[in-house]
Amino acid sequence: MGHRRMKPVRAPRRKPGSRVHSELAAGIGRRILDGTYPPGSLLPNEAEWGLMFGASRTAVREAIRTLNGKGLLVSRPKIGSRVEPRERWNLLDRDVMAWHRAALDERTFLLSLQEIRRILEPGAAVLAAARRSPAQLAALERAFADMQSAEISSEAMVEADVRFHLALLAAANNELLVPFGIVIEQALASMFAYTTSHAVHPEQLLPLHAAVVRAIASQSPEAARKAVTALLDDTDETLVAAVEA
Amino acid sequence: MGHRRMKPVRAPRRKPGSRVHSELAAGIGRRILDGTYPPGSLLPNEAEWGLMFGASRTAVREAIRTLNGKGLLVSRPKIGSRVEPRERWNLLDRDVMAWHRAALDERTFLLSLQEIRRILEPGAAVLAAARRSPAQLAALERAFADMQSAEISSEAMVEADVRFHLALLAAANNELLVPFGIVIEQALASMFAYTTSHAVHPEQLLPLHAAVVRAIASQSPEAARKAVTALLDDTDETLVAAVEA
DNA sequence: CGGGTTAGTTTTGTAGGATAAAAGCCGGAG
DNA sequence: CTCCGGCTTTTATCCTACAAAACTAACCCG
Repeated sequence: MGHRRMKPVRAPRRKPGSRVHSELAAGIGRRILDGTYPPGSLLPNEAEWGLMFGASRTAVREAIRTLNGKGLLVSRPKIGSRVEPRERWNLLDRDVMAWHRAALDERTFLLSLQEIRRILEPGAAVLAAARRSPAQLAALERAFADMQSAEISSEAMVEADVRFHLALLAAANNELLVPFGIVIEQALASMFAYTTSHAVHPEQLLPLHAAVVRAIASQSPEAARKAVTALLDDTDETLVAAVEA
Repeated sequence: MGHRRMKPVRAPRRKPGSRVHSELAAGIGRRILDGTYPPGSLLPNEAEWGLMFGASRTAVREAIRTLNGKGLLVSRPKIGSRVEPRERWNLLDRDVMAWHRAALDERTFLLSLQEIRRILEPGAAVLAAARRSPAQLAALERAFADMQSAEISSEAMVEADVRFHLALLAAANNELLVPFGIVIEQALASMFAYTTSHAVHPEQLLPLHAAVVRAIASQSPEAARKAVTALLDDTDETLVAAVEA
């Protein structure tokens, strides 16, 4: 048969973040996250934003609607848009977290993140060992295999590593664990690009992951907990070294 | 003293959820969460939604912008709005979670939630015992005092209880733990309204909380972990009983 | 003089229309 | 058969107008 033509792949396809309302949402969002407009304060009105960004009121309104949905603002007629108290912000939202990190100390953030992993992942491993389905185990093994075949500290390695940890959380069969994990691993992925080349014991990465796979495969909760903890200890070392550098 | 007239208190002040675009966002959001429009499927276009809900295209667009920000959709010219794969949904978002729960089995959800607490809170207690500031301890004690003075299974009790657990997480001094906790406790609060009257050991509620306060006050990480675990064991009992009923 | 009501004003909310830009579709030229 | 250009659908942006909310202040009336 003829080699049916692949998709054109004229891949420029700039991401949907380049839209005017997205720019506005990001611009306003960042100003809130960095404290330019603190909680309780009143934002410029829609017309003023329009002038500032050279955009129409419609675009401004759509941006504000986005921020509204993320819990950063509430708007009321005649009052305007007021910044919500911090505890109502959806800090776990992808965009909000990105704006937050842009305005924040990187090291503190990463250490906080790793601390959460140390709490969450061993517990998830225990559940996963007890409850993983064969398909979930297969997904974990697949991620591990991809790590084995990827070059050290390549992008493919980071991707497979993230997928590995997500597969672990998914195997715990807890509906809420996966969303939590997505938040964490996504944030970690963006920083691995930074620290992946600084691994203290790069040769131990695969054996440590292999131990996790074995424990989950043999359905041994305690072994799984220990294997994941060892893995996190190693990541800790790398992180601490990277942060101090 | 003259009873100075209180604020007019014409308190109807219906929440901002009653706006047209919010109704639309909820209507469309629910249809996505309940599977009417599964991931990958194409939604009706903006004009059609407008007809369905009797709203203008402007309102529809603002609703879609909200859902866009929550990761449920992506929109492209000429294509329309396509439902994103589930792993991109912000399931930890207040609204998304509400729409989700409306379409979901309540029991599974609550058990998942409690399982997460069992993983997260003991770890947080350890950190809190080691790092809590005097002010954070004071906040914890205040919440506990409010629990003591509240009537059993009253609304005030639930509120103080939630505040207690959030104070505990805040005392861990981890930036990310608080957002996680807010998600969890908020969801729990809405269900406590259901189960608060079914407490198996209502008389143990205060002593169990008191033990946590003591451990955090004396900065004993292991004692804190044990106290929180005991507290969660008790909640488990109540939950299991409520679910089976 | 006091108190409540009403008119006015500002800002968001909703509506509706007009263009622009994206991207798939199809037909025609070579 | 391939590539290119025009057609078409749908979102993206802009604009204008009016409605509704909520604060301000003036005003009426006892």
